Amino acid sequence: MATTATGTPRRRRTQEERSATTRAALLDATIECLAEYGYANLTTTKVVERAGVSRGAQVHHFPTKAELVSEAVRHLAAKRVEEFLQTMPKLPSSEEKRVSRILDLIWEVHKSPLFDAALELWVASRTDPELRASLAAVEQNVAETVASVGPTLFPDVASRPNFQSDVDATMAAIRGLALMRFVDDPESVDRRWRRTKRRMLEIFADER
Amino acid sequence: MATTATGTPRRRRTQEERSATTRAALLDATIECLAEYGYANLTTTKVVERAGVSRGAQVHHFPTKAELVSEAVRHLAAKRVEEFLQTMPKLPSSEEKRVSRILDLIWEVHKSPLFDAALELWVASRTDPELRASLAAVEQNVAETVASVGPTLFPDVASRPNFQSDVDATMAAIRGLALMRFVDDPESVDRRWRRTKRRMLEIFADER
DNA sequence: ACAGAAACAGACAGGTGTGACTGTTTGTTG
DNA sequence: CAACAAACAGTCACACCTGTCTGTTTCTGT
Repeated sequence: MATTATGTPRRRRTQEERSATTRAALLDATIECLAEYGYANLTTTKVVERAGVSRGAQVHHFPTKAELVSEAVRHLAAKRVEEFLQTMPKLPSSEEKRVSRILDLIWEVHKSPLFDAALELWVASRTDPELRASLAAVEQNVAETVASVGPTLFPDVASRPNFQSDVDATMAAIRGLALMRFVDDPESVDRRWRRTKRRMLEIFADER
Repeated sequence: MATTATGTPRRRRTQEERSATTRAALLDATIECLAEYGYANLTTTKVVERAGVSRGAQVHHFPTKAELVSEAVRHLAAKRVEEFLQTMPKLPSSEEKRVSRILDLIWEVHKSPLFDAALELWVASRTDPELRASLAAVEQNVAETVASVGPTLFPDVASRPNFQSDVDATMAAIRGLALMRFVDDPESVDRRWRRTKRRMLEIFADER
């Protein structure tokens, strides 16, 4: 019966379409579970339930849990890059305001569930060589993509000798602060972020 | 029979001594397992094996896994503080050299298995309210202890208005960088650390 | 020395998650 | 439209972990 519950005739879907949708559903569900339950409590059962597909479908596309997670890593990386790039356009023209805006945008990214999911994977990869190998390759790409946008965003300062190390240190500080969300009160972390950001802006301003 | 395999007479141990040693063995083993296998793969079975005690002894001292981990949190915090304070003495008198040395010492601490274990707990606490509650109380103490040594180490600059936010940002950056060890090549992370540290020293020097 | 308590030892049962497996539906190819 | 392959559905068995329970040893107070 090629009709839905409402009687709408449903056109035949090609094999590729079918597999693409269920694969996407499974990968999205994996990331959601990662963000919600953490890697420690990530089970294929939960993923299957959330994705709304059967156990058989899951095992068909991803024979083992490792393959599912490994693919999810790639999927997540693409999403992170996308989220990052989407926050970049429409920036103020004044350079000072632009830097301030970008810092806040990066901070926002680090408060999203996508960062939580990524962090779960990073930590898990420490004790899981297979996962680590998957991550290493992907993170390389993410880092390169992120690094490549620097010069286009700040054409006038990107050539400064300290630019790259400042970017590195800034990103590290944001990551380290984002980590504190996990154990500290989120509001207190946000306060610390505003203080830290103010200092960063001062330092950047002095550099000119 | 109160003799060992070598025939050495073993003196009677008081109940308190007995329980203290096995408790310590269990807590140490828990932290080691945390560092080696990660929170996701932490099982009471492994802890018991590593501690060299029986399952019955474990369940006697820590009826549930949650209690074992919760106590291990406190145990770990004490160890971290101790490790941190132990690295502090015998510092150069020149302030510039002293800052440089301290930065390296803090970095070393963040490369130790104790940091790995702590990070496992932080990440796990995100999705485990019970664990989070245990951690919050303890981390508060750790933070206060660490903060309290600042003024004694740098009496002449600690009163500067930016001191606290600079310390915060520095610690955050170190944490964020340490995190990268989990996925990146450790050597490359160390290189980035040296670059970052050089920048930090420049910034601190400018502040004077 | 003896009774009771604390510490310790090890077996058992219940629950859960993964991978393997068999059967069914849907789409593709000639 | 027939034969084949891909996609999907769901059950089963095995392994593992936790908590409970019973029995034994070691200490302590009297």
